[in-house]
Amino acid sequence: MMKITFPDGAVREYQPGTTALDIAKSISEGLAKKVLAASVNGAVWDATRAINSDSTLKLLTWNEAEGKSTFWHSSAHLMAEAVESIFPGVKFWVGPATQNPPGFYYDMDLGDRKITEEELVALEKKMNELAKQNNPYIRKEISKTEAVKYFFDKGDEYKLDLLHNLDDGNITFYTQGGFTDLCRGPHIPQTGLIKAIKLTNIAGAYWKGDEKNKQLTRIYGITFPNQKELDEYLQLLEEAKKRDHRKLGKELGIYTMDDDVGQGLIMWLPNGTIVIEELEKLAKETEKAAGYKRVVTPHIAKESMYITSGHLPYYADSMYPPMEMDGEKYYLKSMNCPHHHKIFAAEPKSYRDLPYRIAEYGTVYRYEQSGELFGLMRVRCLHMNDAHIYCTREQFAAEFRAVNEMYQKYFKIFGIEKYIMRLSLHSPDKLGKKYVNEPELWKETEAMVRDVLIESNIPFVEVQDEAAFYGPKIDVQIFSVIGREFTLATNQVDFSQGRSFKLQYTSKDNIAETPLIIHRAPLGTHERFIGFLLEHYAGKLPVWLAPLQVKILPISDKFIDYAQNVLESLKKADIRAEIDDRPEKIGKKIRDTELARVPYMLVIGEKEISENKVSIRRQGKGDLGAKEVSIFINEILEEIKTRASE
RNA sequence: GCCACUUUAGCUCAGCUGGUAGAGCAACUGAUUUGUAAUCAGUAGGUCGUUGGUUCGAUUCCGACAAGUGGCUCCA
Repeated sequence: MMKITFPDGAVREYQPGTTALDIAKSISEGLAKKVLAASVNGAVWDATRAINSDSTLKLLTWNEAEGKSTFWHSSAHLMAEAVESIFPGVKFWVGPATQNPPGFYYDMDLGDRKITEEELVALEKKMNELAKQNNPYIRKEISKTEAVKYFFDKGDEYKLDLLHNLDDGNITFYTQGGFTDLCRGPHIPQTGLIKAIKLTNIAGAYWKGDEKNKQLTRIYGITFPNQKELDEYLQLLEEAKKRDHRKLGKELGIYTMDDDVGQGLIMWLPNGTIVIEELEKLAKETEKAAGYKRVVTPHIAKESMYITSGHLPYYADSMYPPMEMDGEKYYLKSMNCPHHHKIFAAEPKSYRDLPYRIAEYGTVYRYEQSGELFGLMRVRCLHMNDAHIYCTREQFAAEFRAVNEMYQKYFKIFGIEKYIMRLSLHSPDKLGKKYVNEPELWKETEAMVRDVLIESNIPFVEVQDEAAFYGPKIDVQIFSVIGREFTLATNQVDFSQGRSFKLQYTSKDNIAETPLIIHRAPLGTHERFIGFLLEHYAGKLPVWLAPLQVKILPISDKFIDYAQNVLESLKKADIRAEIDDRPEKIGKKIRDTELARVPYMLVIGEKEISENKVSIRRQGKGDLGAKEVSIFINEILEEIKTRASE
């Protein structure tokens, strides 16, 4: 007999060769129906695979992440089976489960054929038929020779490519119904568990993610163990669409774009400009307190500067092409750093001047690929919350830490809790191509940054090949409502440009030294940050950011004179307010103001005038009762001053 | 940049297989003077993204271009 240990510590004995599914059945039939896979000694296995020796066992169901991913991976196989029946001769690449967005995809080469929307529906139908057949997923260990023969005969060069990198003795096939795939598994017991299927979209995807390779057809889908969950998921997507910053940006009059102006070029409407000004006010206050000085620099510079900076060798693809004038080439700046370096260099510096911190809401232009542009989140003209800190090696850790603390402070104000701190490292094989060729300095600075993060107790993940060309960085990754990941803020080390620009300071020992440089943008860019905030707050901006803070709603136009007095008082207190003087009923005025997401409504009628008060209504919360105007003003001013979130 | 889809009034969307367009909301005008999420009536508003082609005739069919959307690659 073998001993099986369960997560709660319980131990039971079974005959060797028993499967996880059998074990589940021995506990309860209901449980067995829900088992999708099993974690055996920490490895995820087929629930139908025999266990032969003492093991720890965790049964995986839809409630576990591994259960879901197994379910979706098996769904990808089911889709492949359906595709093969409709498009004979199709060649498959890989079909994994995905987390973000949830579901799965399968990459395939359809030759000259294209899948239409109707065919996608037909595929879905076919998948449902195949699921109802309730075919088991059968695992088979197979020799490399046999596997190669199978896919050679099938003419699938993609699977042969996969096999090429696999060792003999470590190769498994899975078969369900009429479809066999090279796959390490695991899979769910049988197709009948897949009860609700939705194929979401068709996309192109480069083979192995390399744009030089052929583009394969990728079909995305999602499946559930019951129809209800699928319906709920689709409902959730609909809700997310309502919070999309592109929709809210239009509804709230934040920004606009125009064909004649150009792709990815944002024009901020008056409401959006108020948000920008409030954010800049916050940044300027914070940076002033942290010892930054403000500077202003032009939007263009000559070619020679961008040769010095390394932008042209490393970053030219992202820059607008140059303009010629008087025989000189000028570039629109894609970063503010070179201009700031010139400011550092404008006057001789000594160690006493360091750390030297200069900040600018700099406007930069980046020639992003047209297919990548995305609302406010990915644009071609950006306003960066930029600053550069020039410091000694000894000062570095404290300065870097101070920048991180600035992030935390901002994130607290905005209530930003869902993000990933990412330590972005270089990739050694791309030295001299994507990254400046200084292997030792890369290692040294990467270690410095990692140490600061560890000392500051900031949880982070490390990612290769995401650094800036001049040094490693910390990125703050957030997710848009539709699930796309973006870098919101960044804190970067630069050991390279100081030398390229021959930046120097005189040390205590009267030696010319090169400073280290920190590039930082805790509020990212106006474009992305405001895009993020719109989604984060679902359009209900806190009072301090709201373009219109108070709407005064007279019950009828008999009360407009009193409303005017209230408006005057609010304006004197520098509160953004308007009167709704349309000849509409109060219900209509409230509805429109609620939909416009104005934080406060002041209702004024006979009663308020006789008591010399205003009735306060908070957006989304309803009637808060009547107060004197001066009391309301004091309260809202406090809310604005503290930048309260609610 | 690549693959796929989309583009009709300010907004959200109808418009079957070709015969020059409709609705709701918004706007404007008038009536209503209203108590916490939509008062009523009327008016105006579109060379159906742009541009070629097929056709007696194109919003509708085909092509090119542009922009947008979902991905891929790339990035704040």
